Amino acid sequence: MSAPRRPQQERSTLTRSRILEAAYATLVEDGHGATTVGRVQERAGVARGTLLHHFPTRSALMAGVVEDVIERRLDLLAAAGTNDATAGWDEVVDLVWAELQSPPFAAALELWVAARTDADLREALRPLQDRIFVTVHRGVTGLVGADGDRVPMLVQFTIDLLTGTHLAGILHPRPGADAVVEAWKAAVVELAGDA
Amino acid sequence: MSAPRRPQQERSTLTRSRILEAAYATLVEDGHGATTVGRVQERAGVARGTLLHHFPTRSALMAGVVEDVIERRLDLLAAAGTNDATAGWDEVVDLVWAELQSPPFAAALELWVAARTDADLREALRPLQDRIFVTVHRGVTGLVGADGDRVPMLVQFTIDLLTGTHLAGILHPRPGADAVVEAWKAAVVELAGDA
DNA sequence: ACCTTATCAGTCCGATCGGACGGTTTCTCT
DNA sequence: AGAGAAACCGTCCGATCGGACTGATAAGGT
Repeated sequence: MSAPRRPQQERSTLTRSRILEAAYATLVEDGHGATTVGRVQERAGVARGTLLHHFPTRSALMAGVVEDVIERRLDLLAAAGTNDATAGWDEVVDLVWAELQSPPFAAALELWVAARTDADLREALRPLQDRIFVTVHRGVTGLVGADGDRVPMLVQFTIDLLTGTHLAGILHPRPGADAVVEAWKAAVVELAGDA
Repeated sequence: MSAPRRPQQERSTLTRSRILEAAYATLVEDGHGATTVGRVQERAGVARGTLLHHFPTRSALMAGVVEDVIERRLDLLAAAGTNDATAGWDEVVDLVWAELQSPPFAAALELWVAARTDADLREALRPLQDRIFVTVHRGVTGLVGADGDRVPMLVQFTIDLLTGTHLAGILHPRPGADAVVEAWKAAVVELAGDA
């Protein structure tokens, strides 16, 4: 009785976010294939019709998750980029490497690979890909300071290389992964120095 | 009547390879989730019982595909490594880049990501991961010539970086991908030169 | 020539998938 | 206060999933 007043819209967005949270968690824990409507509905604690009301189809649900995951990744990067202290390449490498270990990236990878053979998902993912690409580049470039024409390419190198390193270590966490990261820190400084 | 004589074992292995071929093709075209027993059986042109006789369960089928895919990738690399001509880094980068564009890698990526949340698949993939890792390193290192202590790490850089670049271009073939590859050719020579 | 054994074939079953639908509650607007 | 819209709920359905099962056929050993 104290607070029965809940604006309709507020309840709606709350339910919606609970569904997205459940879908995101299922995606990270069980993968794309196991992220069924039934499991998400059960995990979110809502009725089947409720989920279907917010997301008429499974594709719509996945599209919603896509935006959610993108925002989680952007938040993560933005939070890490707040320390404006003139950071060097070491910190940049560590930052990118840390982001790759996070659950949001695991979710993004699931969606990424699934999108290769899923037209709907691919269409939902496409516009957001560019968005995160630009944001990451701007953030990272801002951290390292644009001292040279080669910086954008070096940033690209760093992102791509660490992504590949991470991917190779998904199955069993390769012990040599950290050594690669450390070696790259030295290499990128070397490349940046010869500008 | 001309050749009704077919040794039992020969027919068996032929049927088995047809099933694997169908499973592989489905994996590349439709992805891991859509690679169902029914579709593979249909595509291979065998009866349901036949497939189930060779592979008692879906996991067993996937495990078989894993070995098949690994062999395809190894064959591809071995075939490319036959030109013993002392190749430089340019050729190495081109070789790795080409292998990443091939269907077998697409299949491997599907299995890779799926294995993250599939214990059976992960178990089947683990021993073969080391095998392909060693083979690729040995082959690539042999091509470039072991002139320096840093070569193994540079090979690792090349593989990881190109893998990441390729992954980023899965959705829409990024136009900048080739530029990254070309820039890396120059960068890796620069790194190798300062040994 | 017989019998064992392995390959191939087709049907059936329980579970679960995505999605459709009608009914009920709760907010909002006039 | 009353009408209308929107959020929510639960049940049902056709399709399809992985897998079990029983026969039919043909090869290989004796």
